[in-house]
Amino acid sequence: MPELPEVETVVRGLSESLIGRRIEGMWQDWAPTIHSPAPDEFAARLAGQQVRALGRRGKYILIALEHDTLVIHLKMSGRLYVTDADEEHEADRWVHVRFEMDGGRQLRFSDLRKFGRVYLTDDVERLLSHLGPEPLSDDFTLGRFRDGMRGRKRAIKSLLMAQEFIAGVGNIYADEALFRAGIHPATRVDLLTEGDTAALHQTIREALLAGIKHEGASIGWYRKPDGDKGNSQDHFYVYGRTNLPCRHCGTAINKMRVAQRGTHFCPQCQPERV
DNA sequence: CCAGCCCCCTGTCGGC
DNA sequence: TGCCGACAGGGGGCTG
Repeated sequence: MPELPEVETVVRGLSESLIGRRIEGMWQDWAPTIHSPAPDEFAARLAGQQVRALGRRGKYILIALEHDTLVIHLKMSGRLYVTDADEEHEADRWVHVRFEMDGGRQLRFSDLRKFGRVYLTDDVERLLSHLGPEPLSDDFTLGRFRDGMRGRKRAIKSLLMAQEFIAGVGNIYADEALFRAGIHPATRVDLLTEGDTAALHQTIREALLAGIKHEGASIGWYRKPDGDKGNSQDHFYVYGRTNLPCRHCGTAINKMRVAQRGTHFCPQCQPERV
């Protein structure tokens, strides 16, 4: 599921119900989900800490506690929601971690494919030091974007999805940003013009902001914490629109593989470069 | 440096 | 209808 817009939507949806709550304990039934520290230490350190704030870095959810930060990555199929302790939920079948809170409330982490991970750390900066700039912050300057591309020869789409280059862009919003900039996804980075680079720097942010505005894309399992679907998918130009007419020129959208990922583009609006 | 392939999992969908 | 492979929004790791 979740790229930056979906993660941002989850953070916004959880904030009100979590801030000020005290975590009393945790339960898990799939140890690999607990990345670090080991489950026993994780539970012991977590217990008693109050939630101070919620945030996001790239695709990571940050739940700031009194002494640590609870960090959650949803990977492909993770979902988070808050319920009463005895309340049933449609996604409970795949719940692998429950955080028990005061007031009889629970934060549940449901994850069908079990790729998601939780971390507890007192040094978030170090844990996430591998991430590139936040594309919606002032750190993401055109200069830094251009510098990161210098000397590279890989396909631009694969670079957009590299988290050490830009944090938060995944398969969907890479395709959408490239369409908006009129750049073929397989274009080698060293063939991009100054104009391409400037356009892409802009359209990455536009595509992500559109995703946030529409509260994320519900294609498969993704739901907002309140259980509702996001609507971002209804506004895609290319992702998931194979053989449908391009919204700009009417040409059928094509699908190909770039960096082992399904990649959607308009052959007319995003011509191949040589 | 990078393409290509493997892995981690479970569910769904299309073709035969 | 049933089976089987391909594929799915992520990311880590290995080889050549």
